[in-house]
Amino acid sequence: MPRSTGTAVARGPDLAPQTTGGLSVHESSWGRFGKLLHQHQLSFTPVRQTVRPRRNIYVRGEVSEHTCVVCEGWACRVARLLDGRRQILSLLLPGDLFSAMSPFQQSLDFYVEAITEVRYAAIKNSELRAKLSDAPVLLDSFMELCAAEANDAYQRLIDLGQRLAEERIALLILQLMERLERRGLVHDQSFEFPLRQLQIADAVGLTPVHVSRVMSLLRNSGLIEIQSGILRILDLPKLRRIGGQR
Amino acid sequence: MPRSTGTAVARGPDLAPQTTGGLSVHESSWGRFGKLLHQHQLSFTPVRQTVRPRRNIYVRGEVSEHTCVVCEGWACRVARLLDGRRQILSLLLPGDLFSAMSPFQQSLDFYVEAITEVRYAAIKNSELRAKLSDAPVLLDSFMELCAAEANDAYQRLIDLGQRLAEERIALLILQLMERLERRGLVHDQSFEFPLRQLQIADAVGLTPVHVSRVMSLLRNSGLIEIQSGILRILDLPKLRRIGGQR
DNA sequence: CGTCACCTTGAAATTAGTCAATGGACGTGG
DNA sequence: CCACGTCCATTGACTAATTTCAAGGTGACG
Repeated sequence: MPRSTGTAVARGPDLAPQTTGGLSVHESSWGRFGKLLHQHQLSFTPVRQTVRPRRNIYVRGEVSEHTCVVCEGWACRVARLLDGRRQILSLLLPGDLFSAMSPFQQSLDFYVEAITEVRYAAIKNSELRAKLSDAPVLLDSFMELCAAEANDAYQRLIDLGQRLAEERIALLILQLMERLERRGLVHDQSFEFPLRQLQIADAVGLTPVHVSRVMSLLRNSGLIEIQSGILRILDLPKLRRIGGQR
Repeated sequence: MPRSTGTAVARGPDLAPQTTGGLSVHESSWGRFGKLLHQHQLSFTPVRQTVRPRRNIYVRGEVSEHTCVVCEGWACRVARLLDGRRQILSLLLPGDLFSAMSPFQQSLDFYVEAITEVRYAAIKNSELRAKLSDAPVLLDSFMELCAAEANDAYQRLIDLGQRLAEERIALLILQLMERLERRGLVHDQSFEFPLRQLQIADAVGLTPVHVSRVMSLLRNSGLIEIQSGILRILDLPKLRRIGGQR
């Protein structure tokens, strides 16, 4: 029975200092989903809310009529086992939907937790569904989103099933950089990196202790560097080689 | 670098003794997707083909205008790493689509391999898409399928990330039984089990050798029994307990 | 100044992987 | 019918990867 996940237990939902609605959805940082809406000239007036780090944004099984998008900050989908083990299913960056299929689902089968302070918007499923069945082209783009989400899950499956600790962590970092790059959040191979090692551990299926060792190794080999929450990649080719990306 | 996967390398696509088309899609064994079509009074005249065990049915990246359903036999989605490691992403039983998102995709990001002799049908994506955007209710059912597929991937993510060898294998067996039960293919807690240990290994992210040990253990503890390709569960509660299902 | 949450490190214990040899089942050709 | 080859499963001995346990150390913060 490995990996008790220590103290990172949920603190219950907490829609803290909620904020205003009414803004348009077209913000560059909204990434893929924002772009989708923009391309199709769609605009919603979503409800917005803010959640503090480490709190639940969504509780598994909770019935909801809304589809949520992260506007700002990092969050994650997480599954819990009965004995306390946790698995982070994916990290959510600005522009990511809590779930691509969510417009068609009553509830989701995982929790969503804030990693940093998170601002997110909720859009009515009924509206969304209406527009989707109206415009076949929109539906196509949307299904692309679903497919991307599924493929991402499969990518991670390969990680956990076949790769060693080093490879997993190298890939986690590399893939994060790619995703942040698309959002213009990477400068000079460095970017904000708010993950605690316990969270990395839960994401890659390792122990926090082991994550610490591997991270030290990557640091001491001069591959990466972390300073006050900023991760900088010092040797991209070597990191890629470790990650098995040719 | 763990887990070279031995000799189970692909033998190239092979649409062997192909057969006739023209039958209606409404067969009980078609499971979820068949039911979907039936409920919505849809019928296609899909092309049918047969593939021998161990052969590729679909090669990653291959452009296709068709969505395929397994009609008979077992298949699997598999991903390959450059160094030969393999990960079985999911097992496909009769009624399963190669990919739920496939009607909207040009190509898929994994291989599909036959495990037993497989008969499958291919349906034109354009037809399917047309019907889907015609009938919102149908779209809903369809999205349910997508969601189920994604959730399944997440379930397996939890397995590989958090569970020990015993648990993974116990769950593999249990979940297979559930799926086969829905298709009426389980009698008296026993069902056909065509998986080689190498395939189990690739599915649960372990070595064939270790799979052998764990299977022996399950057998010697009187939990399961395998005879000439038939697996029988002898102690369901205990197997469930190992699998962490309460 | 104490607490808390997090990271680091060492040593020992476990789990799973590797290597290598053996044996059974099955099919094929002589 | 037998010899041979192939594919799988099994087992033992050994090694490697990762976890567990435990003890310190740091920095933020009230």
